[in-house]
Amino acid sequence: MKLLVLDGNSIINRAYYGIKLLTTKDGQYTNAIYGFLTTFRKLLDESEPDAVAVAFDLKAPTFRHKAYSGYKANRKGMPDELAAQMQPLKDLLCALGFRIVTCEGFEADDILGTLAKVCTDSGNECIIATGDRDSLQLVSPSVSVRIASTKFGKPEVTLYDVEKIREVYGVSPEQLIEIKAIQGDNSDCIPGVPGIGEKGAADLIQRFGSVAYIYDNLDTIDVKPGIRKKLEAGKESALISHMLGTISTDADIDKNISDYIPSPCDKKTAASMMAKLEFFSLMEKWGLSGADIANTETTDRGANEIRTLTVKKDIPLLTIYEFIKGKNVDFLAETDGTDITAISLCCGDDVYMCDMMTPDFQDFTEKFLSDTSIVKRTHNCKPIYAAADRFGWECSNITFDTMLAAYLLNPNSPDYSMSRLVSEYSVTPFSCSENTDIEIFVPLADCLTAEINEKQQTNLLQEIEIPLARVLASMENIGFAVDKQGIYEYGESMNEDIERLRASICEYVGYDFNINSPKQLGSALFEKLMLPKGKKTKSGYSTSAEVLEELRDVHPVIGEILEYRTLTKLKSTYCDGLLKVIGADGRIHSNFNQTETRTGRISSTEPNLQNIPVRTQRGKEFRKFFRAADGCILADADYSQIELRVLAHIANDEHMIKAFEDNKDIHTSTAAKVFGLPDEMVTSQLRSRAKAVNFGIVYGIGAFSLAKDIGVSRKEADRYIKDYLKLYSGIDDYMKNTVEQAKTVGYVTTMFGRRRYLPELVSSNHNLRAFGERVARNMPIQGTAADIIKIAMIKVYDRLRKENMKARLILQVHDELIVEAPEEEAEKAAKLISEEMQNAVQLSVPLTADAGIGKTWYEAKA
DNA sequence: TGACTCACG
DNA sequence: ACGTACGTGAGTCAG
Repeated sequence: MKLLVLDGNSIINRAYYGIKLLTTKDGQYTNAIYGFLTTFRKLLDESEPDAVAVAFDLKAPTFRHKAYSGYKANRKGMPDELAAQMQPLKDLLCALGFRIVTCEGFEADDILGTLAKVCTDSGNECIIATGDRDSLQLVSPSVSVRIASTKFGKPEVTLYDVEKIREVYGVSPEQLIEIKAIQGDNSDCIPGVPGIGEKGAADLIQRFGSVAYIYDNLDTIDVKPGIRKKLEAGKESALISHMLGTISTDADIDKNISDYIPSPCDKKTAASMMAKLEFFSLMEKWGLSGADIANTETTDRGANEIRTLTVKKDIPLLTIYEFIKGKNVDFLAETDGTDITAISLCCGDDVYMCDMMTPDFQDFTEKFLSDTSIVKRTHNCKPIYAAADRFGWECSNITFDTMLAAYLLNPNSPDYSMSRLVSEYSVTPFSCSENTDIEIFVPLADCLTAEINEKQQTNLLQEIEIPLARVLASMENIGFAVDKQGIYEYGESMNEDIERLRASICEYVGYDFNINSPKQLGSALFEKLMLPKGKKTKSGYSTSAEVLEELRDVHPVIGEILEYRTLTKLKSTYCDGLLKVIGADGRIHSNFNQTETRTGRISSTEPNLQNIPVRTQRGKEFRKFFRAADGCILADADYSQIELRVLAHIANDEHMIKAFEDNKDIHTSTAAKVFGLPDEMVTSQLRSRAKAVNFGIVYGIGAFSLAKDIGVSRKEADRYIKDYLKLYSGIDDYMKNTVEQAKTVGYVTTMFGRRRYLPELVSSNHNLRAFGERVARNMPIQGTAADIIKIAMIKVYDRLRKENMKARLILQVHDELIVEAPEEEAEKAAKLISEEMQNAVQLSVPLTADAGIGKTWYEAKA
């Protein structure tokens, strides 16, 4: 038989420190459990044992710092974040069928030793898995040790057998005890012989074999006088160390190896636990799936509704269409990136599947999608809208989308694939005469529909997200026309300047190096040129613009580096980057992601059109290459101070509301209040400080950061904030209440019911908790603003169609909308978008949007 | 792959 | 005592 023995404490420790902190949406830490399971899986796959024992220490918690309890009120050295993962891991291991072994008065190490000895004595093979090298002494012809570690989140295992130890340490496994007895081990409080370290200890044992031999022959062996002296002085210590360093082999545990053969896995419990820990990808590796999850009380809202579906075949599509008219239909569409290539649908208990090869497929698809009498639910509606848009079909009455619904239920998830959702929500598939995705989609849609109702997000889903998907699909299809030649030439024109700067910078430094490498740049500036170093980063000196800006006057090379950075950034990200993604139609078709951000904003990728330069003149030039098609004009409108207006409304702060009602410049008004001056006495410096305070308020504020931002003392910044919150007491109350409520319910919401869960708020880590509090203050503001512009987008889209205009929305940049319109419609379109933006919602303050028109984005931006 | 830097709101 | 504003995406380097 082959027995695998794991040192549970050691492996979970390695896992914890090898993987960055992870939490579930409820705030349960999971990184160490995750790492343990991946390592364990790897060990099982590699060694295929017949029996498995997982050893853990059994130490009573020693409350060493009772006075400071609350923090580290547990075993020495084990952080709370790790301690919280011990019990869930043990529970899960039991559910998976493995035996956990502990023993009063013995550490996990000793259990390893005992089981290793049992195997040797009984002629069985033993594999020991641990993160500590201490156990290497147990290696023998029948016992091997696998040292497990976690690097970059991936498990690594190194095998040690007798030869490997001889190769690495030059001694036999048992002699490792002898080396340690002399060398000592700080982390295990083993003193060894003071004054003799790694090298000396190894040399002595390689030559003389054992501590006992050395002391028996101390007078005659060939060693330097200094060493002999140290050995004499450390004799007692060495003998004690020898004892301490020897792993026991007599722990009082079950010594019958066949008792460690794993029991069958309790699939229901194990799958439920893994789902709760959000280990969806791991479940597969352990042979579990969402379908294994027990129908427990929380998940059985459909327990009596488990239906049996039947796949109906060989029915003409137009017959199916007649049948499903006026009914509720759940469907999934496959696309090839452009067109719909297959559809499977479920109506009642009947399932129909069709693809491009089916007669009348295209005709059926159009009729099905555009029929307003069919109530549709699907997963990921944007590509469906996109395909319909390209064919010029209407796509109506999609009332539910499981992907968008899951995003609303929890925007923290990294992905919203069906398989993940099925696990996360513990959905059981319906039985079906054939295997299809529909049998799992229908109960998933039922489950999420109930969840969305319960959380009162139906309106948000049906009135905002689903209609928005259609708008985004249209924007992606249309794209933004660009001047390809112009971008290319602009890029070429930069090459000379970049090369000139590069040469000059290297000249200053004295040797050629890669300026793009922060590491090389850091050593050039701070080691070669010996400039005063500012901040440090994890791996060296910081060379960020912020740090370099401080050094601008210290050395002429700094200005050139900053300019070099700016230019290469523009060149590589914007010139080279954009040229790569221009479509055959001469337009850029960005991808607008609707389920990416935790606040409800949309994001833009391949390329990101939401970060085209604007803050510097040289960057801004880029916007001249974003242009309207021939015969068209761009209309652009952006909200003025939407976040502060939203804040004024949500916090219901009378002073801020008054300022916006009076159409005041908000930063001037804030400055006047905080500094106690009449409006006309506010200098531009005071205004800009007030502006920073306003920003800080929206972001969750800290005196230190504010001070850094506006260059005043921390104390002074603190004064500003205190004064501000005293004067704007509505905002002060709002900030306090929001955080308090978030701590109670675990999440924050926007005006329209969008949620964000904040597991950080219950973290034992001070910084993480403070972060959670800032997010609690910020998300309702940023998220409500995101909701509002989404509403405006839908209104603009609908109204352009209703008025039979040819103008089309082509881009959104968080508080800005861009429409491409035929020249004759331009003025009307500009007026229309700013109107719809202003009237998107009714707040207790007016919303204003400034519009402009122009041939290019540069000109159109008001 | 993660860290760093920097572009935007 | 501690570290320092919210939300994104892309290019580059280096292990």
